[in-house]
Amino acid sequence: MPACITTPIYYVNDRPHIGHAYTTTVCDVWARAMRLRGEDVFFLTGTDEHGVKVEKSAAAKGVTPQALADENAAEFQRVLKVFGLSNDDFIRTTEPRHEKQVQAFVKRLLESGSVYLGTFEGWYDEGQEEYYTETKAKELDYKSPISGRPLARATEQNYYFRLSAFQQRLEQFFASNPGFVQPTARQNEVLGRLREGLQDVPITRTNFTWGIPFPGDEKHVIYVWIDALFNYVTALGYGDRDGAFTGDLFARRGKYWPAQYHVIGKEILWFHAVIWPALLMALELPMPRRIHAHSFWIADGQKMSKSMGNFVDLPTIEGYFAKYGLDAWRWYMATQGPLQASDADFRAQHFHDTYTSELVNVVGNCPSRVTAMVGKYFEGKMPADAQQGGEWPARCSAAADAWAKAIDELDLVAAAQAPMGLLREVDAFINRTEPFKVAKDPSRAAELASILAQCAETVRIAGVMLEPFLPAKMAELRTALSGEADAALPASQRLQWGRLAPGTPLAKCALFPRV
RNA sequence: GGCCCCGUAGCUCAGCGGCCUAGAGCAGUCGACUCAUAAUCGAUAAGACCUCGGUUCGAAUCCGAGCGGGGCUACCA
Repeated sequence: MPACITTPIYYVNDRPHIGHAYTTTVCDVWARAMRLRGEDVFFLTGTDEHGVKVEKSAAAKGVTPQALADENAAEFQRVLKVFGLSNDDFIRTTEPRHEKQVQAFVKRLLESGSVYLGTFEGWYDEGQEEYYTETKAKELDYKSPISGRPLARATEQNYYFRLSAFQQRLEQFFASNPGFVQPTARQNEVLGRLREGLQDVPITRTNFTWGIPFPGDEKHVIYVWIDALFNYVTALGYGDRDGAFTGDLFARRGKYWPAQYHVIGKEILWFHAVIWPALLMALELPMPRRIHAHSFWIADGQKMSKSMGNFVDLPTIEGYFAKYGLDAWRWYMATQGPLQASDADFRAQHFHDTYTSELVNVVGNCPSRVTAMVGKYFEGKMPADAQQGGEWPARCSAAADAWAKAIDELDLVAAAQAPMGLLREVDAFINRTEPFKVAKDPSRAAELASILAQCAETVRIAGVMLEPFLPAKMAELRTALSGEADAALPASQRLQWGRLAPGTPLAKCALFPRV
């Protein structure tokens, strides 16, 4: 079955930082694992480019909003390349393909009665051209925080999405799809808020122009969040269906919806878990399968903030690349990150300890000692195993099952654990069977061959499972094991016992240098 | 104000439809070994399971209150 995974689209008013890197890396590991399994995967990311903030930043810089968006979108795309991320498309909300489809969706919502023209009333800051909520206005003592002038009571005509009409259907949907929102703590938040009742939400703005024009009433632009959410289906051509467009994109990509996973940060949960499903219901499109809302990285025990100076920004990240390598960064993101309900602490010492104890001492050292012995005792050629693997084929197959199951659940920690466990078992096996002693007794040559063949084959299989996490380093390992051609084969074949034929050249390798 | 989550070894966390004489990884200590990137393997030490009270034959696990941390959301117009 075709599978689709998405990151949120990143707001171009921001600079790439650890948050973007994390979400995208999580998706990348999953996408690579699924492709390795031979699944037909579509991995989508992109940029969110409209809205008043972009308009203002552009004005401040004296450029057009489009020019600013172009510049920053290019930066995000550059960063994806630097990170070696394997997304299949990069959608920008200012692209015609997106804008046209969003208009088609909104038109359909209007025609079906899910969108109506209503009046919005609130406290308006004329200098800032912004509305404040009642609470916020009161906090500000009804004065502009910038100019100090009193806020005005203003009204505005806006188009509203009839979110309140979907209360029951959403409740039913959540009831019949337990686990739709993950982790559970996040789902509870959504359910709690849902219980309080839903109000209709304005989906257009008239106080600025940098957005997609509302079809048929062009002094309104579509609110940036509504615009942005639709990227998940416009990238697949779903708006084409309304007839005015060619269905070419849809013909190629329509199969990828519904998305298996929308991976997001917890701050944008409400839009994804409630508003987005309601929009899809209104349009009679299928629901995504799962929303996974991860938590945040903090740094050295503190919330990251620019003023604290503990923000893990791009230059900081690139410093880690330089010192430990890209794969080590991916490993830390994927295995130590805040994928579940609690925040994760980013600490240089912890990064270093993880690198050493897991990558250097296990993933690097285990293949190193195995290939070294094959080099020393068998002239670098895979020995023949008269025992057909002994207990190892069963162990490997159990690990492969655990790995696949973990990938299905987006449990990256468990998915990494499976091959790591195998390597640790190989280490223990070597200490127990002492091939380096067996090698001293010529009459035990067959035994030695079996031990090392079993180790080498297990290392190869563990390496396959580690590829989604450590693509570059595992490619190195593959090369050392003369398995370059394997890269194209699906995991079902590559995880089978016995692909390393006797006589295959195995080169000594040292994958992760001690730092 | 309402709702929700968390508080377990030095660190990060698992266990939480009661029996745990409380576990894992990392860090520590001791030992083994030498094929390997001073790596690996084994053993070992370490905890009022936040506090108090309750239920129970029995509670880290259930209930109540409190303290501490976090989240969502509202409001005293």
